[in-house]
Amino acid sequence: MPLLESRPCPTPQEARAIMTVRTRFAPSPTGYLHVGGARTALFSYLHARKHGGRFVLRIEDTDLERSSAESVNAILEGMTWLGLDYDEGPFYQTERFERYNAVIEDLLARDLAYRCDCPKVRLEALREEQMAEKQKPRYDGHCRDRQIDPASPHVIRFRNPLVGQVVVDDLIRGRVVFSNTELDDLVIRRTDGSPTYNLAVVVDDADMGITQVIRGDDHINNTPRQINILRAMGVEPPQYAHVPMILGDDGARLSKRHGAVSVISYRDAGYLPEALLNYLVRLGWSHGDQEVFSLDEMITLFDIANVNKAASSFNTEKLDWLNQEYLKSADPARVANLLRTHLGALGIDPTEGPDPELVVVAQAARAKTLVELAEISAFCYRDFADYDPEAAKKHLRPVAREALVRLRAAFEMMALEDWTPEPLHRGVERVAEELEEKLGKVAQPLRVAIVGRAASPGIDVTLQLVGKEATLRRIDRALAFIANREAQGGA
RNA sequence: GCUCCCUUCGUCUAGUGGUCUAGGACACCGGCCUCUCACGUCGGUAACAGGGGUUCAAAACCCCUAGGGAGCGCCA
Repeated sequence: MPLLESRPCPTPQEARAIMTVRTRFAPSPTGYLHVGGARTALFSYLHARKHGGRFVLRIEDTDLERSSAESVNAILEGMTWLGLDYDEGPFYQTERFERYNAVIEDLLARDLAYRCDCPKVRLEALREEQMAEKQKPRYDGHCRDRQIDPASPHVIRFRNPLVGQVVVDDLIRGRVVFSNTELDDLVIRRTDGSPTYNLAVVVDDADMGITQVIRGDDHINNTPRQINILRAMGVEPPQYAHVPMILGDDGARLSKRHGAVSVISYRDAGYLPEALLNYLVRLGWSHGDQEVFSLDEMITLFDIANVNKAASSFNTEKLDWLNQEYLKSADPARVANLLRTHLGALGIDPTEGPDPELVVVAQAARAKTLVELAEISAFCYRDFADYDPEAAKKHLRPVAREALVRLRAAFEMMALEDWTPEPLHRGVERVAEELEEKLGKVAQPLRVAIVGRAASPGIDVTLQLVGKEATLRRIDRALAFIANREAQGGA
């Protein structure tokens, strides 16, 4: 494909295609999709969706050493889980080497690039020398006018302009100006013939008609180089938006030691994708005082120009809060399905107890994650191992015996079809009245007896979830515990 | 070292020269609700990095300082 071919005027259809917004997410498959990348992807996605444009996924795998198929899968899995569906791709750069080489050859033919065979030692010495003189290390253009035998090993460097400046009107940062004297002649093709990142990105962004390049701000310093290459290719540069990075809770760069960084680890930890998305969109962006956004709201309200310039710290507490909000408001049937998986992870068979949907309705407001939801709901499906020591000490005392005995008798007489909150509540209430005690004096020992802890949903719902059989069994166990304690001389 | 960038409560943020004795959210603390724990609800603590300008007026504009970050690869 020739680069500078004069074309006839675009048809209306083509013109529309040119005008339409096209964004991309271009991860390199050298690891998992982490939250920083996910947010960048989200911003790109939102920008495209908001403008009725197209969202392209491109895999930047030119580094054959570090790229892996597992990473590609992990990234795709993360994207799918978050629901960030792309319209085109994934495109793989390794499949486009021919195209990159065509561009490089063209640049070479027009003397906008040149061969360089500077040995590593020379480059290293140069670098040291420049550092010693307190200068920015950069290539000195030694091979600019040398004629290097194409047959001998060499790299190809881009002939960067020596004068002038490059102006980037960044959608987020505003105008940033770079002087060409700060830039050097970067390598665009390695000795092994493979193209480097800066070349591949530029060719792809141009070929794929990307209109807004939304990426991490660690790329801002690459932008002037890329614009220069684009201009050499005769292509009008796209708009750029450099989003700030995400830091860990402690303000340091996000890394493994901060715990979960991969998107998938959040899924496994029991977060809902919409909660993570909502959390991420509010990191560096806001719309007045609004905290909760549905995906549709994000699409209509998001504006890349409103993204903050400063880096922000990831705060798990706030994510937890949002996740709980979504756990409470999501369709219980859907949450129940997810809960089944997490119960399974605890070795629990969800069919051996109440319908998980009932559990979700009863417990959602008590859990921050699905993992926590499963943990605090395990008592519905299997007998707990031990009583919480504090709870047992406080509530499973001889004074509670009479209440438990009466409750047991009342429950035993109840028909299975009456084992629902209303009758159960009346039953507990009646025992309290008989003993002339407050409800708490009766409900708390009962709760500890059947849950093992002093915290659970309302006692009636708790009884319903535990079921008649297990309730009677656990009351017996509590009575035995009390008797044993008494025998030991405990009060 | 050089280049570029950033700086409002602990954290995420609102704020686009007067409506700011700086608003919201998370977290934290306290009250209420209540059979427990949550939820909910009401209230509270808490910030314009520092210094100079510009202006009648500055969190907002300019400069300097400090602190922080990114980049400076035949990595992306």
